[in-house]
Amino acid sequence: MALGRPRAFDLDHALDQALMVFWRRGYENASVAELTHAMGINPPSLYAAFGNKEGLFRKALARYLAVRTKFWDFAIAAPTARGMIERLLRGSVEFLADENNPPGCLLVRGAMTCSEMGKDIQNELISIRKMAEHKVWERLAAAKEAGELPAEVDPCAFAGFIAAVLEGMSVHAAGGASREDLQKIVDVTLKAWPETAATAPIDTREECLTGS
Amino acid sequence: MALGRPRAFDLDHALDQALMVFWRRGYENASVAELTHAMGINPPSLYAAFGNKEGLFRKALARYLAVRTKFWDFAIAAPTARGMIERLLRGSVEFLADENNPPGCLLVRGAMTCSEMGKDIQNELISIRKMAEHKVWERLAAAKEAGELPAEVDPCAFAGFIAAVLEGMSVHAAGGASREDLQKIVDVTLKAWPETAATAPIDTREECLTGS
DNA sequence: CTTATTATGTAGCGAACATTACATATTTGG
DNA sequence: CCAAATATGTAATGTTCGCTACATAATAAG
Repeated sequence: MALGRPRAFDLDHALDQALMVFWRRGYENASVAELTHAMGINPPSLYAAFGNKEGLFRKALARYLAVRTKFWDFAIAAPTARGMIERLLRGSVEFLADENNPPGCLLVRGAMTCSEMGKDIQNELISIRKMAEHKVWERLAAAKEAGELPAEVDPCAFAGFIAAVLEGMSVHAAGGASREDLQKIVDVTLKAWPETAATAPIDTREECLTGS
Repeated sequence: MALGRPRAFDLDHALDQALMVFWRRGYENASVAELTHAMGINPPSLYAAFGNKEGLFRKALARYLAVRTKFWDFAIAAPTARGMIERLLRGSVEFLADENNPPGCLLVRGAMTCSEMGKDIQNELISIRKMAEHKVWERLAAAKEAGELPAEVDPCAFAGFIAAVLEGMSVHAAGGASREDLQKIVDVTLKAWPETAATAPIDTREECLTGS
């Protein structure tokens, strides 16, 4: 069968452009007009390739998770639980302070509020945030099982705490916080970890950049 | 001069209804249709009383700050810096877990993302969040001046940390976190305060409710 | 009661929204 | 070179947006 005229734009590049718009505006405030303009295509091409605006957002979100959050995998894979926490926090500082990124995390900004029509996407983002917190909880629980954690650390509670701090840093960054502001938040956060004094302070900034 | 037909609705009550819509939907996603329906009035009455949608939001926001955030003033007025932190955190738990409130804080949810047209309101909310953090910083700095704080506590950094945790709790609550989830976050957060072991744990829930 | 004044309800304004019909342009298979 | 197939650009769909003109209803002053 003949395949006719080939697509005139690169799918991944167009997705990256769409991602930046969604990241800046949020899901519902990003208009199809702004999206198509950023992608360099016309509405019919968008709907042919992605179905509708929701389909485009889901594809852009998948690309965000695959490309932009590698520092998270790098953190989960840390040799120690304490190392994971540090990598998560310091990696987030670099991620949120990166001038090439819109301020704040897409998972937080994407659909903080929405109309009735946007509830599916909102729940999707909430679900992903919960899965991320669950990963931290699992890693901490495994560390506790292995006797790595002090008795007073409750893996579930600490995972919730870390997730909240990360979300709060995202809100802070969206409000214009600088790298130094975020760094200070991380420094105080690490004091909630009982072993702080016993653990040598490690600057994982280099590693995080390598990991992402 | 004759005053003609009197207003048929109570201003404060209408503002409260509008506030609930803005709180649930955010500034831009709250439509005038939904607002007027909730307020029990028609568009011309809204525009006669508040000028436009932005004016209505500003009035609703003022009412939110005056009526809904008294626990914050109660916290700032605490006799000790440590007491302020506890009141802030525990008060926020009750505030965020209150089933009568939409989930999350209006200052965080109101305009996390927006179009070009909503930037003024977004900056207004960011400015208020910064002022709140500044109040905590001032209180901590005064405590440090008075020798109340341990040397390792940096008032500025700790205020940023607390502000981030509160914002993170708001995001967490917007994602469906329960009172118990939020309570656990608070418990871990307080461990970042060096005097934890030396200070008797105080349940300030009653006081917070009284204060709000 | 008359009249001036003000709020109300209805109905509609232009603009922007997400989405799509349709004709055109471009490429591959035969 | 032709024909089938597919993406493109233009322009329009119906709907919702914030906002307002206008006529009416209801009140207070004289």
